[in-house]
Amino acid sequence: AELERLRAILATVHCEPGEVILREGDPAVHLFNVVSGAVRLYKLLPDGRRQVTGFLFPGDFLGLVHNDSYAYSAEALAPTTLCRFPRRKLEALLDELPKLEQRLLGIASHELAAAQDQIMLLGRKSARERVVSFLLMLSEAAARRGGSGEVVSIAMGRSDIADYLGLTIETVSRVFTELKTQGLVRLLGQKRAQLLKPKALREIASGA
Amino acid sequence: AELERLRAILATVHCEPGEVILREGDPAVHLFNVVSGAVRLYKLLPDGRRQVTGFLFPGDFLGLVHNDSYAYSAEALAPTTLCRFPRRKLEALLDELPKLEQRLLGIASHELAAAQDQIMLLGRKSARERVVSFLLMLSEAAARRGGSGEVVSIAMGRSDIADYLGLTIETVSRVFTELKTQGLVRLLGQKRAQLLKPKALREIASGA
DNA sequence: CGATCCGTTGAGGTGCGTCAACGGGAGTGG
DNA sequence: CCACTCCCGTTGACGCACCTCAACGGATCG
Repeated sequence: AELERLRAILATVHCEPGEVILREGDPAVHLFNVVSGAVRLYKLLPDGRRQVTGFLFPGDFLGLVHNDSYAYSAEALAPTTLCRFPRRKLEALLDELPKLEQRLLGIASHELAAAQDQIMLLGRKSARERVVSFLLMLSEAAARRGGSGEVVSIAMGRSDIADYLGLTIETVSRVFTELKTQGLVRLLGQKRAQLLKPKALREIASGA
Repeated sequence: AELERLRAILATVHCEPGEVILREGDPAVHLFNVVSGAVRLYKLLPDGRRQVTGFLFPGDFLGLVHNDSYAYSAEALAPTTLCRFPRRKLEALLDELPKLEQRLLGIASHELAAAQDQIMLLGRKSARERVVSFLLMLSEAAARRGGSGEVVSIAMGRSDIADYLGLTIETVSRVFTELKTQGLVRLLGQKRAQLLKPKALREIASGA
């Protein structure tokens, strides 16, 4: 029954790599759900410095908002399909479907926890710890979607990774080769990596 | 009516400076609301590195949680009074009081936006930009609570500021004196500062 | 097969961290 | 009220992790 109500107000949208889905500061008229593909979220400073605040994969939500305008921009990383909900209509449904609101609160709490982990990473971890944390994050995201998590596919380019981790592309690259040299990961082309010593990697990521 | 229901399940708690209110990883049995005083939230790495994830002031909420265990620790910065709600009882109320759930969702969205600003700050801003952003944040928090925001009271010590901004206490101190030298702020003892050129400060903070 | 883009590698610079000494404010006891 | 003490903050000298700038290499696509 609830799904019916939702289906009635959604539209399906396709985006090509690099296409802008929404822009920081724009009035928040839609919410989205990622069906397939991958998305990067980011904020910009006036001089062009960029901080990627997160990556989205199928099943993730996009557009939870506080002041009626988006807090970040979003672009497709790969060919991507999204479900789009008009925010006003969805909010109207919230009063009738309390389950839905509970789900949204759960999503928001989960994102908040992820944001706090990212704050810890950016504020206190070394470049090496950051990159390893990133690889493990990808691995967990892949495992949640059904893989073993041992081989991770890296959908984003080095500059997305760098802007996500608060580093430069050169530093990210150097850490990758360092991890390879030390036998901790194997690089399978530029877009995939195999995690060879998960336990050691988890220790590095957690700062031990 | 709603307030009555809430009052029925709350308890009032006092904390002295430095006292632990809740600990990261502990089962989340309570939610809190800050009545008076100030609180720091933080996470620790195994080797002791600390990241302060935020500061709370009267009116702020504490304990929104995702996995049944707290995502961060919280300590009183000053003598503090809190309202404490048992989480199970509060959740039971949620089904009956949808307004309350909407408020929680609003709070979570707001915190999420703040967390993303902090991510931008930690990932891409210089030490100077971070400290100025911090002073403006305090100024806005003070203005929201009724002051002009020109003179800000700095309730926390240098090490809290450093761990919040991803810096060391020495760097924080150096930036303070640099801002003083440049006539941008006046330091009124160690716990208060006057913002002399708000417009210039806002430009610095935003990275222009 | 060529062009272009992205990633890698190298050399050198710098912003912030580290380590150490100093100073000053707040509380305490005389 | 003063002197002592302790703690926190400040200042200085130096080092290092990461950034910057530059050249190179390799993948992808037409």
